[in-house]
Amino acid sequence: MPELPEVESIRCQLEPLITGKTIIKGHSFPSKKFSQAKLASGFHVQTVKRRGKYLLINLDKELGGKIKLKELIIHLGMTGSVSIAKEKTDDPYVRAQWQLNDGQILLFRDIRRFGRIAVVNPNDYKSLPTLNNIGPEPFDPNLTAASFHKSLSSSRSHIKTKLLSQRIIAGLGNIYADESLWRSHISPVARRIGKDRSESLLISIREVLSEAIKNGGTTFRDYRTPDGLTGKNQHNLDCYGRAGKACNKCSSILKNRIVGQRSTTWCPQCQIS
DNA sequence: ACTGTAACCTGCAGGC
DNA sequence: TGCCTGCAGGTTACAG
Repeated sequence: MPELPEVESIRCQLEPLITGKTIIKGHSFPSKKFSQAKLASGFHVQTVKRRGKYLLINLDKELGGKIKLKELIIHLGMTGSVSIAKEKTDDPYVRAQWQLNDGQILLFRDIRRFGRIAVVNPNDYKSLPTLNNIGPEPFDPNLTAASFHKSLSSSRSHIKTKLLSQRIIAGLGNIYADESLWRSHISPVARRIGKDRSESLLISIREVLSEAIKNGGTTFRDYRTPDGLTGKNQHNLDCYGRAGKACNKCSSILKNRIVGQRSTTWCPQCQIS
């Protein structure tokens, strides 16, 4: 599914399309994962933000002279995408849709249904445990090499598992975790790493993510931005998806194994524990 | 509290 | 061509 760069690309495109619009009515596919879509009915879109891989849409509505605030949360799962349509669709994979006051429809499409919709009080994320316990944004200036190293040291699991957990740093998924570890010469099954290597990993994460954002995200299968276009970052990957091919640094053959239930590619020569 | 694992879904590519 | 198997970018509930 979309990781931070893909969600950020979507957020950028979506923001000017729906900011200031009113949601007349929300509908959803009959599943608990999407049924809260209708709770956004009658609200007005203030802003479109992102936290990790979550899209956060701030909503407000006037009720009896008072302003009521809500937050519409969209998580795209593995195969989710959002788009704007002019007319109703019979696409069977649309899991939620919101009729806007300008006649357009905001669609959430998700083939595998790993995505999720929630409407909550602002900043009340207890129904979404991962978001509720999410770590700092990768580009947060308060995230330093020292604080990153301290968070990494608090757990004994594989470093790749820690990166995917969202609790130490927000927004990394399987692609960018493998890319960042490759770039910083760290084995995905390392458990403890020193201060210098933590700093090098943080630098690599920031580089990998900024390049991916600049390239509009990585497209393998389903990922599309609201304008229907694909990203270009798949041409910029050194590690993910290259098992059996030569390492771009040392020419050894990249290997693949399962780490933390996820397919993991790494270079056994230059990535060390 | 922490860690690891199964489960949730559907489509697609590859092997026979 | 058709069937079967394994695989895919994530999160959550639950067991130990």
